[in-house]
Amino acid sequence: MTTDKSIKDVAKVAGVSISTVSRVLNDSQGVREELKQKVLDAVQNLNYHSNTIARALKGMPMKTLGLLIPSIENPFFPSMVRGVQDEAHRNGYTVFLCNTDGSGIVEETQFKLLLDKKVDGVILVASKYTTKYLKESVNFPVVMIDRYVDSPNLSYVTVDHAIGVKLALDHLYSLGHRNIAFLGSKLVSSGAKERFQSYKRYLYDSKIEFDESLLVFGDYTYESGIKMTEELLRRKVKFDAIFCGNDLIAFGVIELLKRNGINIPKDVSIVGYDDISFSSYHTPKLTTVHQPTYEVGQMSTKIMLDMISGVDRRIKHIKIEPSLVVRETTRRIGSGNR
Amino acid sequence: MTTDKSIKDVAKVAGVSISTVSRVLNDSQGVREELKQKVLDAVQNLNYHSNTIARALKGMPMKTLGLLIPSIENPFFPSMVRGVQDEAHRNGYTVFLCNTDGSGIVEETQFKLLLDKKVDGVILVASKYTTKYLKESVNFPVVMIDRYVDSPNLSYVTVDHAIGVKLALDHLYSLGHRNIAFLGSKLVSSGAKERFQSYKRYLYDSKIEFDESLLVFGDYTYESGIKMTEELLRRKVKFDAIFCGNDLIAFGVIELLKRNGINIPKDVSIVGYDDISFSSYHTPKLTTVHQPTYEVGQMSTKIMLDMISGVDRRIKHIKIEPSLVVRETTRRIGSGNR
DNA sequence: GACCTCTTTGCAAACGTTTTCAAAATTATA
DNA sequence: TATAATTTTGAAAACGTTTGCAAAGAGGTC
Repeated sequence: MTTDKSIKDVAKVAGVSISTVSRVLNDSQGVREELKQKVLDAVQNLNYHSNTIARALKGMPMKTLGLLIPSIENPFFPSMVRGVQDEAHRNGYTVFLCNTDGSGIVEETQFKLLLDKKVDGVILVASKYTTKYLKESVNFPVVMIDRYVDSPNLSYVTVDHAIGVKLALDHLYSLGHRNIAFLGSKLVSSGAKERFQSYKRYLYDSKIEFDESLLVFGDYTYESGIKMTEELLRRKVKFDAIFCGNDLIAFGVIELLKRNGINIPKDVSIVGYDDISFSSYHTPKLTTVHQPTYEVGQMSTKIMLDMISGVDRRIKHIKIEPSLVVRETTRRIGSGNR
Repeated sequence: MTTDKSIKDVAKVAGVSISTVSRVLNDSQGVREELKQKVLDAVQNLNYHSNTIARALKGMPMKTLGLLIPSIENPFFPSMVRGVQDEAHRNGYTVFLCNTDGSGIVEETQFKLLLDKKVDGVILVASKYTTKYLKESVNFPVVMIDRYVDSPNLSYVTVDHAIGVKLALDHLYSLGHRNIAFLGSKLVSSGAKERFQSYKRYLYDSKIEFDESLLVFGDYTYESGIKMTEELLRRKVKFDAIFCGNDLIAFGVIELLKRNGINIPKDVSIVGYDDISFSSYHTPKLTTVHQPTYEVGQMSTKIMLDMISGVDRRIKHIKIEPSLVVRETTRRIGSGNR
């Protein structure tokens, strides 16, 4: 592999014109079997690889996707990223990964950079700022993932949090819990908002009185989980279970409860949300709502690829169903030791 | 942003030739201040972005890097990836992330795909197979990361495991531990090998008798941690501390020890390796050797960028120093309750 | 003012493809 | 067998840049 071969070299070796070579490499239409074989042989012998750059200049796809997420260091995202990458690679696509840290400015900068590099489409976990900007560049393939904005002409694939929350609360309810605290956020993202709404809805439907003092809001972090629990304890309100907005919060909750001599799940049941890998390594193992993040990534990429190839250009709004994973942090109320 | 502007449009608006435009956009050498300003104004007005593809076709850099890792789902890698991305973006570079699952075949395929897409260089966490292949494509900028192969003409940046292991064992030793089991691997990677060698070396230097039955080998996973601990227990050998090849193993160890009524750190001290984010969320919080993975990623990218720009083409072999993070899984031997 | 030098500019040829169009070869039709 | 219809082929023009080369301008020097 000293120096790159071009289509010209192949043409010379095969004894045909470059147009013919190009044709067998692409359409493969209207070229005699004999010549076709010659070309294919030449390609083989020379170990020719077509130059993606030159093809792109003629408007051919670069077979490249952009993926914008807040941060790969957030344990929620790796499996989602893996989902898009696996699906992309299966189709010969490569993916640019960019971290935005949730900043709209960074997001826009990165987006433009990707556009400059002629990606065929971009999949992104939207921040609030995104919305406005994307509405203008809507002639370009974009699919939202995990979170969505209320733009009807943008595809998205996310998780059905109404179902997720119901799964968690049904579980808690069936265990006899009625005083269920909510520790999370209602601002962070569309998903966070939905989870809070679903919590209220569930209480209403189950005829459980809605108690403001069982609500604590904060970030989706371990540290915030600790702080929110401190706040909850300070209020001296009675609670026998806690629904956490995500797993990281749940870990914080468990840590602080433990420090205060409160046993889990004997005294309080905890359910998390996300099912990040660490949830099953934690002690006690966390009962949580599993978000099918890998599938979300995979599905969004399928949709993207269909948009690009023109197979299916329709706007799609997909919600994938989460599931409940019961582990060790939930237990029937008042079931004592053991 | 309906249709892309080209250098031609800029030339027309500025009333100069396209060569002049190109010149002010690149060298900026030998063009009158007056015209230069005109061109710059035209660029501004038209919101012109230079076409990276066309530039690349003329041999200009794509400002794109490839990053090959086993899997982004392995919690060891996200911060390393973040390190290279941050440094890359700071210099206007974008990075393709690819997962190889440690397979040499996949690795080679991905590598070639990246080459086809004309990346300016690739940073990779090598598998064994890589070595052979890379030795041939050595005219292309490559830097190894985390692990290395013994090819003298390939740069790498990794962590100094001799120091890391010494840090961990010194700590255990100072706490009075003398029967220190080793649960890890000696095959997985250069790092794993080094850790095992350093363990043996430490024992020798400290005049602690080397006991084969204190050694268990397996994978770098939680499940393997469980299995290895079962094996250790089965042997009925006396141990008061365990050094784990990575944090995931340590979590498995802790889980299984707990199941067997063994208290940590009261009965046994555990030290992990890596310091992945979960280590501080775990209960008990894990004492572990912190690998500066972010810095490793960042440093490797700096080296790569220097290679590409030609500022510094020398082969570099860099080892970054790890540090010990003492948390809750280690305690002075026999110090009883509380 | 003529000549020389140095700077600034533009033309045109690449880079490796795809694709239009017309020419050539083949096959079908009368 | 001649002609029309069809298929297969190649020449050449694009795609948006960079850059070598020569022409044009500007500024000195004698």
